[in-house]
Amino acid sequence: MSVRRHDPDRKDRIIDAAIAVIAEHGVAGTTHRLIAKAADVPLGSLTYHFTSLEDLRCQAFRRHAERMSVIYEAHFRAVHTREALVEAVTDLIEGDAGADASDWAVAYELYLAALREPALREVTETWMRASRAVLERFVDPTTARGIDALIEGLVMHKTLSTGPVSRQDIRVIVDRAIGSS
Amino acid sequence: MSVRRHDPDRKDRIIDAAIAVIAEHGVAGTTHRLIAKAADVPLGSLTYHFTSLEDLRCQAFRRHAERMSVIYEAHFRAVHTREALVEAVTDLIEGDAGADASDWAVAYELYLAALREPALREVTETWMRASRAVLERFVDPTTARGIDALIEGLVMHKTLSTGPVSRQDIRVIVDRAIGSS
DNA sequence: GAGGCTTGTGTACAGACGTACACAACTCGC
DNA sequence: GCGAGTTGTGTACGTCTGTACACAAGCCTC
Repeated sequence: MSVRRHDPDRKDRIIDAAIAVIAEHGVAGTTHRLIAKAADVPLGSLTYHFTSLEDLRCQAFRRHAERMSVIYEAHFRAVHTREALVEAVTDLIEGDAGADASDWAVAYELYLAALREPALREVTETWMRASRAVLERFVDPTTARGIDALIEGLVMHKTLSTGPVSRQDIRVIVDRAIGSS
Repeated sequence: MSVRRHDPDRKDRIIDAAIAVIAEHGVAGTTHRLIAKAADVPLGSLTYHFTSLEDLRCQAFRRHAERMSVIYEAHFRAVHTREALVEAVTDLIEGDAGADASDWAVAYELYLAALREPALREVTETWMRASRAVLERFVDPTTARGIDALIEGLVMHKTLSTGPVSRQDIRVIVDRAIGSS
């Protein structure tokens, strides 16, 4: 039968599988069994490594948020001029920055879940603070808040809309939001 | 036992109850039984009026989107100056326009659900077109798109953040997004 | 009142869910 | 090699899910 496998980073793989399942099925469709199948791991392995499904979800969201922070950070590292900033934000919204539609979908799942699960508030709080901190290297805090909100709103629109916004339009909107910094 | 009640607008009440349940528990926690309890109708009544839970959810989202459209429309009706527009958008974000946090939560549930259920795309599409149409009475289409995205992003941040944005900050951000129209 | 016909509901069912736990598989000191 | 201790898993349990459907309740025509 199925032998017991030596598998040191199994816990990590389960968390990654959970992120993938959330991306594909949403929090509503995320179950122990689906995650176990995605990670190619027996069902009992999930309750062994995590105290509950909520616990696993929380760890998955935390890891995802950390990865998004790293992407943000890396994406803006080489930016030094206002012009480059406009371009970088535009790239981010267009999905050319290491975060694709599926990554954003998980982020939105996190936001919505955080509305109801207080334990997740800390995750969203940290992530939002981090993303704003990156932008505050270029603009004042209020503007950073505005750009951050704009990015999320535009990505949402872009993902949902059948007639997506053109790159040129995004650039115009972003340019205006950044103001005369 | 429980008598059969004459109840002409029961179907409407069920849809409203479904909206309330989605607001409180999210799509993930929305079940026939919860909705039935909220609407104070027997369980069988739901499968009688709706072919499936997905059907009911869809109708609930459609009604909610229509109500949001009406709110948008009414909220901007008296706006005639640029200054009034800034104030109106700011009010909307602050929740002083007939749409509270719970209404926005349902809207976000809709967006996320629409990512996976193609039947809901039509609802989001119509709703987004309507909200942009209202804004396009004051600004050009590209700017309208930007303001619309900004509203949604800022509301999300405002709802999640423990340290919310001040009204003055929102006004500054909105003012800039509107540009020199 | 008797019979059809529409309207509505209590209940039952099969399946999926989260979770607990007895026990199998491995490790290691001796 | 062998027992004690640790690590991991198959399976079973109770609960909750969406949905179907037999049948009760009301209505309408004669």
